[in-house]
Amino acid sequence: MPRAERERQMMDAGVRVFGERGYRAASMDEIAELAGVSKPLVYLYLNSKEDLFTACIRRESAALIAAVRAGVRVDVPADRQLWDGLTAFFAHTAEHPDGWAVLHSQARSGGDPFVAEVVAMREEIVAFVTSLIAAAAREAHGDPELAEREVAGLAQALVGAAEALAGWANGDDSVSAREAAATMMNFAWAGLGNLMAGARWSVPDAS
Amino acid sequence: MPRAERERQMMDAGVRVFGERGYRAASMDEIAELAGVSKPLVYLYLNSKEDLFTACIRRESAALIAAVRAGVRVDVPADRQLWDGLTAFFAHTAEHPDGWAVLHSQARSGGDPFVAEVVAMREEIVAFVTSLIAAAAREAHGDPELAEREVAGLAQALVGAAEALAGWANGDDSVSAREAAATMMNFAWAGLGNLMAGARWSVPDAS
Amino acid sequence: MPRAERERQMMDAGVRVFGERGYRAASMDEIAELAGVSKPLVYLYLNSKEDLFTACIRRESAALIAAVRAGVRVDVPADRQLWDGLTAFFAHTAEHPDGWAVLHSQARSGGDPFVAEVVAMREEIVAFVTSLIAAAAREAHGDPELAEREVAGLAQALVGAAEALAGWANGDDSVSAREAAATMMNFAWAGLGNLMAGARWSVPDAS
Amino acid sequence: MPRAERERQMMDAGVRVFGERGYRAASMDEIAELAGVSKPLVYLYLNSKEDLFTACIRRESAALIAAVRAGVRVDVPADRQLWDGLTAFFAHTAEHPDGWAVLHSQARSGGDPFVAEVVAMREEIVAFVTSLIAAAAREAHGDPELAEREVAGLAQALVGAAEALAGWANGDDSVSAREAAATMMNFAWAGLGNLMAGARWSVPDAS
DNA sequence: AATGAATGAGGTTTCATTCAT
DNA sequence: CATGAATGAAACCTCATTCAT
Repeated sequence: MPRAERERQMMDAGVRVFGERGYRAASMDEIAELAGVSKPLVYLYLNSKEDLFTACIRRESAALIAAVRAGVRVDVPADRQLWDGLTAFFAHTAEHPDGWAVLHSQARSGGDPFVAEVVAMREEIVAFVTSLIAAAAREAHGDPELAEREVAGLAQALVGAAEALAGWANGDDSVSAREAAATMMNFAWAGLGNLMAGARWSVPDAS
Repeated sequence: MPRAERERQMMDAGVRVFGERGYRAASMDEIAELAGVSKPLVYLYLNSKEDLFTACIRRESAALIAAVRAGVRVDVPADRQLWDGLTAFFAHTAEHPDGWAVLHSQARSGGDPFVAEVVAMREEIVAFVTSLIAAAAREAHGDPELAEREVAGLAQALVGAAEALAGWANGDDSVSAREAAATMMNFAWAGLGNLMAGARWSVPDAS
Repeated sequence: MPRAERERQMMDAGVRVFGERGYRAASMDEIAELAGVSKPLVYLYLNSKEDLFTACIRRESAALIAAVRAGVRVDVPADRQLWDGLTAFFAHTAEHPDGWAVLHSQARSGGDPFVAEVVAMREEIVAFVTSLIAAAAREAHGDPELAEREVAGLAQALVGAAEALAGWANGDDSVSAREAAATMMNFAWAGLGNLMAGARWSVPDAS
Repeated sequence: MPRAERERQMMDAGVRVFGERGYRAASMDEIAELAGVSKPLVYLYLNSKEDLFTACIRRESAALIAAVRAGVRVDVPADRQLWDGLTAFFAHTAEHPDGWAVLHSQARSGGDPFVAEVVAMREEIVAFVTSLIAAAAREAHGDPELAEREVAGLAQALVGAAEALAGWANGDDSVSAREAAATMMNFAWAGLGNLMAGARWSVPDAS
């Protein structure tokens, strides 16, 4: 069996076990057994537990981003792009729950080197969303009305909302990717539109 | 030294170490040392690593919810309640980063018994947000326009967005609690308002 | 509460816990709790786990020997003395199963100092049985026919048989002390009588 | 070194240390060191302290029973069979004092799972002795005169006497296996013979 | 007379990792 | 290419024992 194939099997097993147990609680024994190979082979190909986990994070990150990219066409309006991206995102996380668990829960609690990996991926998505918001603003007014810092916060919030909905939809499998995406668009897009139009919410009097 | 105070010290140390390292990577040795006591005393008072972690989760959950409740008055409009709750939330998480790390990152990746604890707390917050959205809808039209399931998704999204902004604001401490709350309100409230008014976003044509 | 009474309670608890769990597996915590006192008091009165166990062994040894002695009258024939002693022995072990467990199982596996204690007690019983056999031999022929070494072996065997029957009778409580004693007498006395009469079993031809 | 041989070494060490110290007082460190391997290897091959002890008990039980069986021929009179079995038994226990300590002292005080193991072995021996007594009764009268319950008690007593003599002979190594077996036969066989002939010992008058 | 508070030492077990073949 | 054999290090946890009050 060629090396690439073996490596894929090992990483499949890694994603599965890391996703279920977390980085520390996962054991190389279990991963090797699930991959159907001996432990020394795992070390020969993937070097160490840390490297294996990093490789898993990178592979799943790349797969998620590729899925979102593949779902989005650049020649359509910004809201359509966001809709397509969200749909692809929810569909992918639903189809790869272990990969999503690795990225969303496990990598984040695994300590420095892993957090950095996943932060990098998240920033790529945030940047994509940021560009969509900016594009939408341009489409609406020809000129960005929103301060850069404000857009950054909005993009973080939007991505966070999507992550939460992914967990919610995965936990209750009667929620489809389209339904989750629709909730997101209804939740976010109108607010964004108002913002772009210059409307701001302001603290009402408490008394 | 009386037992209650010692227990508090131990849990302080537990929150700190669990928050930084995660459940599995944290060692009882380090926690005991940080608390300034011997390991057997930790076991005598708190029983086991699992019980200690659970106790930490519960204490931090209760503190967070108490802080939010304390920030909200019930005799003000729904949007003001949401604003106050968000401000209190962001202020509390900024002041207790380890506690927030325990609740947000570590408890979620620690496996069944801990996930259940944190899910219970999150549901309490989601229920609060849900009630606010429903109240706002009543205030706006005297009649809830939104389906229950739709509200549930919106509340999940809103809470997720707030969680993401808490992490973002904590990472970059130039973002104040008020600023984060303002971002949330601008992001979420207008969208909710539109929804309540019956406006829906619909998939535009892709071509 | 007077000290003697407290000590008795502690030793009662000790016999119970040591009998059930063994010396190593017994914990001073459990003993103190069962005795209804605090641990430091146990140490104040009985010094150490080793001393406590030794005290338990001694008390139970003394009680067993006293019970056997109390059952035997010296002015009756040797077989009657043996019968009375056996009856008293089986009755006492049945009424004090924890004490018997301490003497028979636990003290023997606890290592040097405890083995010595129980060996001393056993030798007292063996000596009593030996004297009975010798007396019976004198009664029968006016002159001991049996070599001292031979008598020693017989006494060991008889005591071992009685110990085994005590365990057997205790495990199955439909066997009374009298029945066990009768079994012993039927098993042992006739053989002893034959021996005293000079009859010896000799190896038959195997072919 | 092949696994089977390593396992044998570990169990040799286990029998030695368990026999000397008892189950609880024995430490896996000492066993591993005596076996000349590291502790993790012991756990890899034998799973746990409990499993190791169980394995030792089973191996020594099997060895003892095999030794007795090998010493007995089935085509000879019952008393000859008993003599041969006793001789084999005393010879084996004298040659394997640690194994005998494990079976006789340590397994019995180790708590439920171990007691069950050794009780099973003892019952096999008791059954063998029981069958011999029954065979002897048939040889003597063509018809068993003894009640089943009575035979059971006699077999227990006989085995207990043999166990006691094994300890006695081991402690004083001038007593050979043949001598111990002769004592047993003289002690037991005549009594059994009388019983089969219908003679019973009855309580004499005490006055 | 009695105890709540505290610990040093040592136990079993697991795991990432390497070597010789 | 692949593995059976092996381990150093460290984790969780328990226990007999003491001290200050």
